[in-house]
Amino acid sequence: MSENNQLRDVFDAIADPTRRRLIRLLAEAEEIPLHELTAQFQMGRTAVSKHLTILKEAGLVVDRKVGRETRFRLNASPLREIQDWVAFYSKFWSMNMLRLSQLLEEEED
Amino acid sequence: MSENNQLRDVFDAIADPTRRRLIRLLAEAEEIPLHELTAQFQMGRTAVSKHLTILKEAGLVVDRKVGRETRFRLNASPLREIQDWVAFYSKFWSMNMLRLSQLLEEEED
DNA sequence: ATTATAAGACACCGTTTGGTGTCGTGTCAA
DNA sequence: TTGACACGACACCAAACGGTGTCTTATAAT
Repeated sequence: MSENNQLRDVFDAIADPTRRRLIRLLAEAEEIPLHELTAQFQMGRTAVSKHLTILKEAGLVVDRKVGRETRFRLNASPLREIQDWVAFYSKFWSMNMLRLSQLLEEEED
Repeated sequence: MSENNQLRDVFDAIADPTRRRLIRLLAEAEEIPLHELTAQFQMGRTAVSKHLTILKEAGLVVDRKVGRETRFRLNASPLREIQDWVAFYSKFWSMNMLRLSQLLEEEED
């Protein structure tokens, strides 16, 4: 089922702000060609292309050639790993909240 | 309230596997001194200490000197940012494409 | 008092990262 | 058919990263 062809750690892929912005842009449209994505950044086409390659290696992006342009599409599902990971720790801050409210209640007495 | 003294991007801090393992170790115990953490890894003390510094810069870890040892404690709350971020994209895999396009149309308003 | 332990501070080093510029090629338009 | 455009594939570079080793100091143990 879920292909584990990830050459690149998803945590690593989303670490860079530029790549997170790329993910966001691709979330807002179906399919965007490289030159159009590049227009959203100050850096050159080569740099953006490299970032997209990294996202592709993490399975977060799929590309497809149409005429002379390469169009990119988002595949969010690898982000599940992030969600699972962070979900485990969510109890640690909700627990703190619980303890805090308990402490506050105790001090009320 | 929540101090925004983060010198370091949380996404960056959790990108490294060693640092994620440190977070895990600290989640399983209240407080662990550096030398004890170091014993869990193959790398030297200096390297582990550097990773802990990065976690500290991201607000994910708090340290405290007790005698000659430095003990570390987890502060999971900055991970909320990760959870919020990934929660936005969860709709992209939890829905089929038809409903996704509906959602996107709704969000246009 | 002496010795062993814990850790900070620092210099150092190879590799990776994130950017650049350029060249060559396929594709669309005039 | 000529030119502009989109892109891949390099080569290149400075800075950051992830590790090392060494020196020093504070603390604990014998």
